Amino acid sequence: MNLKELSAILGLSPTTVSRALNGYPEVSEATRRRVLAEAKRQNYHPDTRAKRLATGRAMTIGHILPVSKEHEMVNPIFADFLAGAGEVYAGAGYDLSLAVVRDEDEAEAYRDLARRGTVDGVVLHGPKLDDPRIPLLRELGLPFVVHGRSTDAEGDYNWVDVDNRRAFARAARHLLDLGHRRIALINGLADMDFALRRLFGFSDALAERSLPVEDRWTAHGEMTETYGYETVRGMLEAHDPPTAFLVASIIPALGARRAIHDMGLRIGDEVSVVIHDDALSYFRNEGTPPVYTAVRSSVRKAGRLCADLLLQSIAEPNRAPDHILLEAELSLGQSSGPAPRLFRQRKSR
Amino acid sequence: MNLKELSAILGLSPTTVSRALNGYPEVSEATRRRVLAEAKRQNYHPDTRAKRLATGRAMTIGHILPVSKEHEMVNPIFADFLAGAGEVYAGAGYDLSLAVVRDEDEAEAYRDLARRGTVDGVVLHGPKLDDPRIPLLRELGLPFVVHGRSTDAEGDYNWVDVDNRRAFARAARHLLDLGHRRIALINGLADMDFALRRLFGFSDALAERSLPVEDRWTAHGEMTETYGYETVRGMLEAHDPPTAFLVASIIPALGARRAIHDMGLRIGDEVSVVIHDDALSYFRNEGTPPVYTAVRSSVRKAGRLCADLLLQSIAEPNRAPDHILLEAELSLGQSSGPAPRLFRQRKSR
DNA sequence: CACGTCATTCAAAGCGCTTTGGACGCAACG
DNA sequence: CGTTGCGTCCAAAGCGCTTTGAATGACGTG
Repeated sequence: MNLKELSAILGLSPTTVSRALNGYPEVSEATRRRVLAEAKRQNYHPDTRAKRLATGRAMTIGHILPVSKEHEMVNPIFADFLAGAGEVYAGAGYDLSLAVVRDEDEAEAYRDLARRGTVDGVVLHGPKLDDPRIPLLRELGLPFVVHGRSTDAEGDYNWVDVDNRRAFARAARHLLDLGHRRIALINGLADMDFALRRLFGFSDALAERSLPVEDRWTAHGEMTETYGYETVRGMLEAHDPPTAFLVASIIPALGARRAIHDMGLRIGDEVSVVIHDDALSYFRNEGTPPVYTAVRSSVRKAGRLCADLLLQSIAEPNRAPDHILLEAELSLGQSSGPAPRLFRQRKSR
Repeated sequence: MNLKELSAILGLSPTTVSRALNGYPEVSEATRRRVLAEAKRQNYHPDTRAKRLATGRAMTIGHILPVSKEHEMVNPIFADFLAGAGEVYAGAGYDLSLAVVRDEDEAEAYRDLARRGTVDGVVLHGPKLDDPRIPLLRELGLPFVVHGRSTDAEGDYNWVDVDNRRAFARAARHLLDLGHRRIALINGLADMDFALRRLFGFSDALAERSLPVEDRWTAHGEMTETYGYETVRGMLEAHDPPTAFLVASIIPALGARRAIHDMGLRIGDEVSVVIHDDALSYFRNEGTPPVYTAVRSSVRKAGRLCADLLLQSIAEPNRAPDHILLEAELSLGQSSGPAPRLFRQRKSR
């Protein structure tokens, strides 16, 4: 059943039927109703391919899932982000096209998307400092919104980001208020923009109390469970271990927990942990109080907001870039407590 | 730059240029070379939309990401699976279209995909017992491959699955060999096909030693960290706790670990844990020996195989359905050890 | 009553590609 | 020398939709 057949049945021209279905005003209400009724009866659904060619719009948003070369690592927050964005796309009649690409081929992948006209816009994930993808997308003329921001990237662009600096300052202050003075930051990869902002926030809070940021207590790495385990374990085994850890995601925090237990220490008592919680659906930080003290911001919500913003800027191409800055709230959980009174002694393995 | 312009530049008809570019034989080698060279020089790339309309093929594979209603839960293995499948699609010139859909709308989503012609085939995720989506897809005439299998679903269909029954029997035997007699199964949702097979495998191994499957030691649920924590904690608090846990995924196993520690018990010593490991990229079960004793099977590899199989069956529509059964290997880790000699006493909270 | 206006409808021309059904020239063949 | 066959190439007809420009008729107006 295609448009031609349907209009033949109705005794109307394809023009009128098309307009009736797409809500154009130059068709009488009576005819519109008749058309809609018949379309439903015939179970007519316009062919997407033809529609796309005729309108020149792909009605599709592109997401590029970069896979890091060394570890074949997939960003664990990706699925939840997509779940949020996907909801919005579905509601607006858009499809979501996902391209899995090796890190180093990412620029070419964007070029390809723009050229082939398969997408009307893209979401840029995991921005780095001065990210080259931003000028690239601008040059390609492809509407985009960045999940995160890119320090030093010139020019304005759409973004949705958490106030990471403020969140981490808040988290660090919480630990400082509890009396901790030896605080470690278990951060993400150093070239990620969010990691820098988190470091700044951490450092802001320490500076307020005139404390220095110690290199040995600042780790950067891909946020896996193993990374959390190894760095925390390493720090705890040193002769002057931290009493608190600020961990950039719940996943390395799980490794941190394992390390702390393996060292025979108790979380929230002998060692405090505060995390950034992306509210991943399979890692709800639940309980009363929640398992982890956390600065929380739902990545799924960020997905929804990114999608909204992108669809808007596709609808109005000349709109000025917009920004959404999300606040992360601190919620107290079981994993943080007062700094131990006595300077904790090193325990053996 | 489109085909018409390109052929004008070359002084050839669009027909010939199209054939030259698509490798048809009825064009001389000299012309083909000339066309290819000019296409590259002009940076010509055919418009995907037009190509799709003209060929009637979408050159796209659909994946439906169902979001469970109650917990807004996204399957954590999804991202890694897509990373594997996506690699294959990219290599074959296919796009990947992802639809985020509420559980209850899934059937309609498949209908929609088939009707609108946006995809050439789909991958079916998370099959349940006698899954209605299988006859539906068959009726829609949409090529598909199932990641997993569906017990009782009539008729043959493409699938890629792990031998869950064998894997769980093997895992349970390992625990039995270590002397455990009180073994709990922390399984996935009861209506998932894989969960049933795992239960069968578990039960096979117990039956070999004439042990019954105890209901109180068999849990079914959505595989979150919290689920692992709560069920394991509940079982450990009972008056006759299990000495070993067989956990269906690394994620509830993290909760299990937390519960065991909260009870003041040591993993691999006082309590053994064996997991099914999907080899998620952000949860590498690493170390020497690895953290968890596990039956392992890479979900990413499954993604690649599903994609391969699907592309094959799209290429040859009349091919008989094919099946790939993956073996999960047991790898010994730190989390399992001999059953405690003395019947362990209950410890207080 | 002639005319402009408006609402409603339609024919036809795209969108950029593929593919069918020749056309043309040349070599080989009887 | 006419025919056949082959290698190359092309014109034109789609694919199923949207959209431009025009036609038609009804209506109100001077």
